Amino acid sequence: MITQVIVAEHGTSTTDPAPARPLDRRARRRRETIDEILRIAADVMTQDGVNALSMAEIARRLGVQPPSIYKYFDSLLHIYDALFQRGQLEHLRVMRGAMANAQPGLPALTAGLEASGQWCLANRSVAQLMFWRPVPSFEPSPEAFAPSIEMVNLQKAAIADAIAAGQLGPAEVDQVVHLVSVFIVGVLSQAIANEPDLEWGYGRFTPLFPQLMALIPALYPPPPRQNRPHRR
Amino acid sequence: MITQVIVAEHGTSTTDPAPARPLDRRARRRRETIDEILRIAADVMTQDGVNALSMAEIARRLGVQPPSIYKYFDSLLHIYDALFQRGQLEHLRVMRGAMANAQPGLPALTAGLEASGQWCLANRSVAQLMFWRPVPSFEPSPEAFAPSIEMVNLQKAAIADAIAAGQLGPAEVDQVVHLVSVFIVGVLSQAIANEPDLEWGYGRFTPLFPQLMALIPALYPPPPRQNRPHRR
DNA sequence: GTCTATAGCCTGATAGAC
DNA sequence: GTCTATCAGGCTATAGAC
Repeated sequence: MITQVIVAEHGTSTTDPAPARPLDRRARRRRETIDEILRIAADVMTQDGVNALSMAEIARRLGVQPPSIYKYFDSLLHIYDALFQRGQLEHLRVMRGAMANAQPGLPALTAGLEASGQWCLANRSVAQLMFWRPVPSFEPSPEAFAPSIEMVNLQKAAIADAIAAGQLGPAEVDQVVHLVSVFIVGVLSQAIANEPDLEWGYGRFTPLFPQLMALIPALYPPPPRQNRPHRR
Repeated sequence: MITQVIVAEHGTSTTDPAPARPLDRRARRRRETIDEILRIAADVMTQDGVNALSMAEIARRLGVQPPSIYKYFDSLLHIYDALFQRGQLEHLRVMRGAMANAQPGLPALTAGLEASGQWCLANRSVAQLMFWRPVPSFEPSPEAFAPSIEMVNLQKAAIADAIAAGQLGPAEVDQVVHLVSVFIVGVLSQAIANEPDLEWGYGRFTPLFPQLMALIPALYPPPPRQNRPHRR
């Protein structure tokens, strides 16, 4: 179990009243180094596989000796944890933004998951770390995992909206969550394994996703309604 | 690239006329050792991850010293290749058997894929090696890969049957292959990542598979027919 | 076919000088 | 915060005795 809380070091502290400059030079420089370590780590995972990440390779690419990395991260597993947490936070932000710009209910759910797919393919090594769990010895810390719970709640809320609006018939929200997870993980798994250079929307698999989402009402048929807004 | 042909050593040669005994003791003993090495290798991958396979760990569990393993396999990658090939052959056999016992067309396709899912969960480490490609440095040899092509051809034939029988409307066979691959890989990915101890048919994901297969005619609607056999 | 011994590489992580 | 030096251990693979 990883207990070191890494995120506190990354952002600017909002409870810090004193300094005139938001970050002094040393702190800013440290943050930049942390950013670069994580950027390099994602590159290594993309090129050589998520499991191939090593302190030594990061140090080589950063142009320092391996012990220097330990000034920023206590261990290799802490680097995995930071990648996991940053990935979850960014993924949540992207999905939330896409959902906010779509109609509530099924359109929002679809838009959120398409944004998720786009992000996952643009960050596929981190996405694999987050959702496929290829490193058995790594267990994310509760802090790193938290955004993932929030992401599922976003999806559940959209599904509840869809049912309330009559876009879907009465359904167990959890079942629908599992169904759409199969869709998104299916297209992403196939895209990552078979079309490693294509982004979302291209190739033989990810274009299927909107069609799959359109099938959901066939599994949970909406009840016929008198006062559906001016269509049929 | 792996060029050593391993399968020739595994099976009994059919072009070998001379010996009265089908296999002499030495050859049989050798075959048993090879079988045990591969069985142990699959166990290691299941417990510690596909990438964690090592000659040293196999030797420890077999109760020999690492150099002894090299009398049976030229390298670790050759062990991956043998696992890949045996897995593909067995998977093909299982799928073919299930399809032969079902009605042609969509029922055969569904039965074959359900048998595939069952096999993949019962042999999940080898299935991951075969279909998720988690070891970037490993590329299967053409001999090992061949059964996979045959497996896809089985699926294509069943889809063509389904179209010919009017179970599906006119569709590109390749598109349907990609669609069902998304379904099966989706439920398997989620099952493997989230329900590591459940077999096919249990849990929150694999029971969705038949429902997903039943949706295919909604994507490729069959044309209305006069002479459909005594139903409707 | 088994073993011991070993070469030669890699790794994560720490101690301590500067 | 950087370095050198080092520990302790892992790994693949080979050489050669038995």
